[in-house]
Order: sequence, then structure tokens, then C-alpha cells
Amino acid sequence: MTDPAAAARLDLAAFLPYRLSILSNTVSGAIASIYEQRHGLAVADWRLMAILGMEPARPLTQKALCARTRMDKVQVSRAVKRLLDLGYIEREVDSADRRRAHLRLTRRGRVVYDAVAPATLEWERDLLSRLTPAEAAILDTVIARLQQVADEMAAGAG
Amino acid sequence: MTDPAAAARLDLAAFLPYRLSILSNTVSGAIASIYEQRHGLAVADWRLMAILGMEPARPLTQKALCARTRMDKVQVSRAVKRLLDLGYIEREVDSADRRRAHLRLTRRGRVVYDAVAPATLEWERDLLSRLTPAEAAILDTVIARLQQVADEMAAGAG
DNA sequence: CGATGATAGTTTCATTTGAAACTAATTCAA
DNA sequence: TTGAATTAGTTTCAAATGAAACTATCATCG
Repeated sequence: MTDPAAAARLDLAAFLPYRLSILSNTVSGAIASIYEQRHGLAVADWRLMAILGMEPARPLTQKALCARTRMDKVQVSRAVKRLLDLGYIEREVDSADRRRAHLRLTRRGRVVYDAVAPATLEWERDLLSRLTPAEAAILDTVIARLQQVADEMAAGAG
Repeated sequence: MTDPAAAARLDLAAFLPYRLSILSNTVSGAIASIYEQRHGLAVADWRLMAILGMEPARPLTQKALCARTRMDKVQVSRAVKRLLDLGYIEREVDSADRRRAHLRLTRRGRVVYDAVAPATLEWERDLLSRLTPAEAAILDTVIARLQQVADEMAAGAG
């Protein structure tokens, strides 16, 4: 495949991975603006809060947060430190295994969560409302399918 | 909205921006594996090569590359330096305006492009072949629409 | 001309990031 | 037991990143 004429032309602007990347960055940036300046939260910080806020009754370890957010343990460790400093979460060492600690939102953290979560969901609703119902329904299916296939292909190529 | 019971529950795993981010990272990572180790290219490097390879007859300035890749000028400057070091691109100072330089793939760079571009396109074809034709068609529409709307919303909120 | 401002691209410096090494606590196996 | 191997989480250090300052060139206006 050294003949230029025979090589496929890669049109970056039409290339699915590239378009996904641009779209994801645009959307993430817009969402981040909801909590960054006002509440001093980085993207990683908010991800932890979103998980902790979901099921307030069940505090989670950092390892559990890694699994649920797909962040690695270093990122989580640093985000936890920031959130502790901000007073948005608190930690309680596990009495049975003192390596572990259970994390939960503080009262103050919950106030922030209760302010931010609905705003992000409303942003998503606004976004999706610009699609037809059929498009929105398929989007859900397609993202799930693409993720599944991409995971398989990534594992296979690994 | 300080009443926890009244707050919407944000299920991160179902949250569109989060899913987009995971999907984009998975896909980008898989694509990157095609050119990273074998050809010593970072994501930013390959983006420039993809653009330069598309229309070989028309060399581009760094500014033009910024516009086409949505990368900023510092990123582009650094990627250009790496690609020059690798011998994959060459630069020619504009005779009419010596601030500018026109960049094009070298013969060696074109060999790399001709090897990598079809592989990335094949990866995309494989991925899309797992969708039904109807789903694939709608995916295209939906990504375009979401991008357009997200851009509007980002501009509005900015 | 000569000064002022704009533009293309680079460098600097402080912050962020990631990988690997590390600490501390626990489990397991002999 | 005790000593090797695991696990939860942290720290370190080098490399990547981004914003702002900078260089060099060009355009414009008097």
C-alpha cells in the first residue's frame, strides 16, 4: 500500500472517532461549566460526588469508586483529597479492615449535589429534546452497542 | 432544592455526557494503538498527519492545521516539532510572508500515512458493521445534530 | 519613513498527570 | 505463628499540558 492513489483517503472531519472526541469534549465542557467555577470542582471531583450522591445510604470505598467511574486509583485518591479539603465528603475507616475507608457526602456536599445534579440532568434533557424521539431512542441503543463492540475490539487487539 | 428527597437522582452510568466520554476514550484508545507504538506517534501527531495526508497537493500552515483539527497553536507547534524530528513532515517557509511555513508529508511520512490511514478506516468500518444499516445512518445524523446543539448551548452559556 | 498594532509561531513556567515505587494493613499457606 | 503474597491507598518523580509572555515578521496609518 505504498501507492498514494490506492491509499484510502482519511477525511478526519468525517471520521467517527474524531467526531466522537469533539462531541464528547464539547458536551463535557458545557456540563463542567455548571460546577467548576461555582463549586470549585474538577471533572474528577464531580464524578465521585455524582456516584456518592446516587445512593446516599451506601458509603463507598475508593476502590468501589474506581470501578464505578472508570477512573484509576491515583485520580481517585487525588479527587478524594480535594473533596475532603472542600468539606464535601467525609471518610470513616472500616473497622474490620483498616486499609479501607468508607466515603460519603457531608451535609454540605449534599447541598452541592442537590444543586448541581438537577442542573446537569436538565442540560441533558435540553440537549436530547432537540432530537426526534426516534433519534433519541436509537442514540441510546447505538451508544451501548458501540461501547460493547469497542470494548471487545480493544480487548482483542490488546 | 436542598431537600434530598426532591433532588433528581443522577445515575452516572446512564448519563449521556459520561457515556460519550467513556465511549470516545475507548474508541480513541483503540485507534491510537494502531499508530502509537509502531510509528511513534502521539494522538496529536497523527491528527496532523491525517489532515496533511488528505490533500497531499495542498501544503498547510500551522494555523490552518489548528482550524482543521481544533487543536490550539501550542499543541500544533509541539506536534509539528515531533513530526519534523521523526522525518514525517517537512516545512517550507512562505516566500511572501516569512512568518508562515507550509507543511507537507515527506515521502517517509506518506508511507506511514498510507499504512495507518486504511487501518484506522477499516477499524471504523468493523465497528460500524456491528450496527444495523438503519442505526449507522441515524448515528451520523444524531452526532451531527448533537454537536450542533451542544455548540449552541456552549456558546449561549459561555 | 517610523511608530503602532496585528499575526504566526515558540518558549517559559507553573500546574497537572501517570507510572512506578512505596506504606500499611490483611490474607494465606506451611 | 511467621513469612510471602495481596490489597487499599499514597507519594514521588519525570513527562505532558496550558496560559501567558515572548520573538519575529508583516500591515497600516500618519
